[in-house]
Amino acid sequence: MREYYTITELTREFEISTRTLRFYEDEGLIQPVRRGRTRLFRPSDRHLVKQIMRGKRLGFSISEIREIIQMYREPPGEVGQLKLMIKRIEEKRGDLRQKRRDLEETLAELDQAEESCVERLVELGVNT
Amino acid sequence: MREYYTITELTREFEISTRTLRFYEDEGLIQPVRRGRTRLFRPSDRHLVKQIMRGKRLGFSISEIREIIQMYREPPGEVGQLKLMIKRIEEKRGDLRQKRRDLEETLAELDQAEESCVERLVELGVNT
DNA sequence: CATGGCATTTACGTAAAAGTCAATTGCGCC
DNA sequence: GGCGCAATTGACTTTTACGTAAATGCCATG
Repeated sequence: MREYYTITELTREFEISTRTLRFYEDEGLIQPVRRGRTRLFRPSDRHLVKQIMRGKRLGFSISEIREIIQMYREPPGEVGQLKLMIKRIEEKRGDLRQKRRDLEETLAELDQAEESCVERLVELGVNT
Repeated sequence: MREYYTITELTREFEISTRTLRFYEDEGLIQPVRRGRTRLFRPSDRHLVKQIMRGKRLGFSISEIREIIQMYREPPGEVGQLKLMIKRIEEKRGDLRQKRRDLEETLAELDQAEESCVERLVELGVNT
């Protein structure tokens, strides 16, 4: 496991710009350490970026991603906070389960669409 | 099955604004018929809206949704077009499978996070 | 027939999530 | 110590997906 990654290493790995990484820092999603003014990304920062990209692909907004990231952190010490956290996690899971249903339905419809196309090709006498 | 739906019926059903439905029409996603100037939404239009909302929840942009919707339509008659269509469908399915992986990973991490919270509650002697 | 309630069009506004550009600044190296 | 390159900051711009306001049409109801 590497000690640190530079900003450009991460931009290459995740195919995003430096602007984007700095934007995520401004938004409080990541807090790379500094040597002088230069950002140094630890493995944990890199992992956060991975989680952010996942969230993006799933259509979550920055603030939703921020919420999710907070859920991955150490559980709070106070009972009320803990219960609230659990409630929030449950809500997000509800979100995700809805997305899963949407996903399966869409995949099923695309399967159907593809089959229609293939059938049509067969009708036209094309060797598949 | 109803003949027609009014715009407000659909806004209530899908919890979106009239502005949004008109916007989708401008974008060519739906083409409700007219009585005078008033839009009448057929069951097929309603189904399209349902598919649009699904796409939105999955984080697809309007133009991606437009592409997906075109895939649901009648397969084209020409062989080249058909093959192209099949290729595009395959690409979208790749997208969706990636999203599914992202989804499962996120769900797994949320499960973990919730368990940590529950454990913490037990440590604190709270009856769950 | 005027009032209320939807509906429509046109036009401008806006928030989120970056992209782009310019002007530095620091660092490794010869 | 000068060069070149990567990194930084800050300001401005852009795109997407609608929101909002203003002016007006259409029609049923009292």
